[in-house]
Amino acid sequence: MSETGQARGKSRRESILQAALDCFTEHGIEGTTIEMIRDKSGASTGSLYHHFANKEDIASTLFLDGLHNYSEPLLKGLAACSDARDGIEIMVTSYIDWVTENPDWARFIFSARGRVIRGAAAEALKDNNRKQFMALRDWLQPHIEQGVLQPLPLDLYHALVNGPIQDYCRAWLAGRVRHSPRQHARTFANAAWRSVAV
Amino acid sequence: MSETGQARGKSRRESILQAALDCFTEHGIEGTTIEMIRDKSGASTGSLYHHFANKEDIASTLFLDGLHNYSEPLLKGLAACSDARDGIEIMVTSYIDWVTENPDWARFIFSARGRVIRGAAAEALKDNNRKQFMALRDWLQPHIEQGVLQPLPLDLYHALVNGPIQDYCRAWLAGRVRHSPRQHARTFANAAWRSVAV
DNA sequence: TACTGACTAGAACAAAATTCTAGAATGATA
DNA sequence: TATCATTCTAGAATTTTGTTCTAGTCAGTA
Repeated sequence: MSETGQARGKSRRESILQAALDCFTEHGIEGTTIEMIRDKSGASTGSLYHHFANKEDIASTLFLDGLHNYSEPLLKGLAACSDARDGIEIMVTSYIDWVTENPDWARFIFSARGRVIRGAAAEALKDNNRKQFMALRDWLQPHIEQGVLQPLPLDLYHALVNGPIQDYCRAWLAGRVRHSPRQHARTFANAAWRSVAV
Repeated sequence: MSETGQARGKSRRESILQAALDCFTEHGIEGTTIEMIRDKSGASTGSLYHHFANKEDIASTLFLDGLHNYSEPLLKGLAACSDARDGIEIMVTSYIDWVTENPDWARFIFSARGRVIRGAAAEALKDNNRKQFMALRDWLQPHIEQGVLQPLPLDLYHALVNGPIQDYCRAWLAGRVRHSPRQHARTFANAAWRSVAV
């Protein structure tokens, strides 16, 4: 019996993903080799390529998992909220909470975003985007109709509310700013509100 | 005499950069091989490695060139402007102008950002950031002292003013939104102003 | 003309990614 | 418990990609 044979099936897959995430955050995606992931996870080359098609596949799996982990609590929080001002606040804080609680994931997401994604992962990504898009639209609609929020295109809402936090969080994760995004949560929420409220 | 020997010196270097930019925007940085760049530019492997240390070097050269092309007009415009509201407007429009006039470059910058940058390029990048940082600080200071703009940390200014445009432009370049950022320039400028004005 | 240094070509080499083959662990079935 | 199909693992073999090396060519110049 092999020594590492213990970690079979799902757990082996998980260990590969975890090792890959560690390597990616430390050396960047391009900077990590399959060998690094293999050695760090304790898997063999064959095992690795049994679970994933290639390095790209590992990266996009992680990317989608990360996005999903972020958007789930956001959508849940939004669905449970009927006040416009509170909703904007939830969008801001749930983003900031996720980044500050999962800095490794967030760092990875920022670095992986913008890469060309192909195949099944691209479809899954579109799906994820569409789901988030529709949830946001459904939540906004009544507030816009009631004249509480401005009738802007949806993408503009995303830009105005998420844009500033994204930019600041990216800088924070890169170590370029001193204060945690949490300390500015109120500022961001206020700015977002002033941008989109009637 | 060799057939491609015509393109020597500076022009050969330029042709390599142009070919690389084309390949990078089409296939992503990871997706393009040295071979692609070599063939597209008409250079030989040796020539390519004479002008650049490696693929990374080509990418960071393009990255820095792109950043420089963007920040130069911005800083110039800002320096020539004394009104607070106009300055915010310039920040917004000069970003949007650059993206819409240089979509290939912008696409590349977005995809290359977040990658690990090492060595001399990292220093040059820091330098560029520092220069932009200081210019922004010098421009803001008097307006803050006069009580026209809020006394926020500099990074927050960047996030509030640039964040939304960045997010929207990224979506536009990816073909995810219909309207050009230009059509929303006023909205972005207004939102930015409301975010940072006293 | 002969010399210099920047530049180029393409073969040789090294490193990394991916495939392949043989076999071990696991769980279902008789 | 024996056997069988399936999933999974190991590591060697192969392919692809990146980088270096060597022998030059070319343009300018003394």
